[in-house]
Amino acid sequence: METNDFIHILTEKGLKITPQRLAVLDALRRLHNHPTPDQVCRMVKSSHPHIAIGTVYKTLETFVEKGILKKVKTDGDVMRYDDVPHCHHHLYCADSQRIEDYFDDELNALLDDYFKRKQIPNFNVDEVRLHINGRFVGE
Amino acid sequence: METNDFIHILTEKGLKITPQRLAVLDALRRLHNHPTPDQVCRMVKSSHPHIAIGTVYKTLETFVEKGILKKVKTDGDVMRYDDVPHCHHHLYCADSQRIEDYFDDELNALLDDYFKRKQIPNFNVDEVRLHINGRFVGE
DNA sequence: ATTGCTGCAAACTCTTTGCAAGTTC
DNA sequence: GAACTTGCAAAGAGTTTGCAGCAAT
Repeated sequence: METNDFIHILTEKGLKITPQRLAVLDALRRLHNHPTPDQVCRMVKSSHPHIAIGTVYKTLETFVEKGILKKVKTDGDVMRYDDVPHCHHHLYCADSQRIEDYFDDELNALLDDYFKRKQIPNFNVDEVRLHINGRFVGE
Repeated sequence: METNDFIHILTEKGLKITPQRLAVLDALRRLHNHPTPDQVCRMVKSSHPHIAIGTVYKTLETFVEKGILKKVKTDGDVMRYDDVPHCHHHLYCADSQRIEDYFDDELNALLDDYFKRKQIPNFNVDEVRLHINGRFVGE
């Protein structure tokens, strides 16, 4: 039963348990593809028709502040959110708005090693994320 | 005399030479720090008070289409533009909106090599950009 | 002369905010 | 009951669009 997971996530961060927040968490789990607030809202509405778009925005923003979500950087004009917690990279398709996760431990190790060795003047590195631009083919 | 450079850039792309475009190119050169359309507009207005913000947006968009500029990906809500043509990465400061260029040929070679070796299923890589998140210190 | 560009203003989209009413702890 | 959360609607910010007049080739 995954509702318990959601409750755990919220209590852990000191947030109150509300049906709206649970529904947003559920929507994020189903939409696992860097959804926009609008996509989240539509998904939530299917189970919870009265939710307001403003509530979705506030909820997502709260989750970012608490570290439950991250914003995904885009060069478009809408926000997109990422619910995957551990370090990964993104594949950006030049032909569409598609953004996919890319996991690669070998690469992570390589980068980790590189930036441990190489210091950047006046800058402390927290984390490194790759934006891999290209095209999806033959699927 | 750098106006000639600007004229060359425009004619090369089949764009007409207008005072506004030259002024935008000049502003981009001076602002070399991933400016927003609004910053570009204010800079241009100092030499060219009658330019319209709409013109700046259209000009920047045209330049992106022609490959003169790139959009910088952010998780904020404003566009930012990058006038540096060759491959480089970005340092994102967690404490401010600051974004700095980061050049590192050794790193580029490493990545190039890595992705030549490692194929990503169903995806052709065009280019890889690092988003290096952290903090500027002691300046 | 033709084609393309600019300025202006209105329209649009996405996001944030204020607040009264309702929930959670 | 205190503190927080929601829904709603209005406001705000950033960006795009339509079009008449103007400028570049």
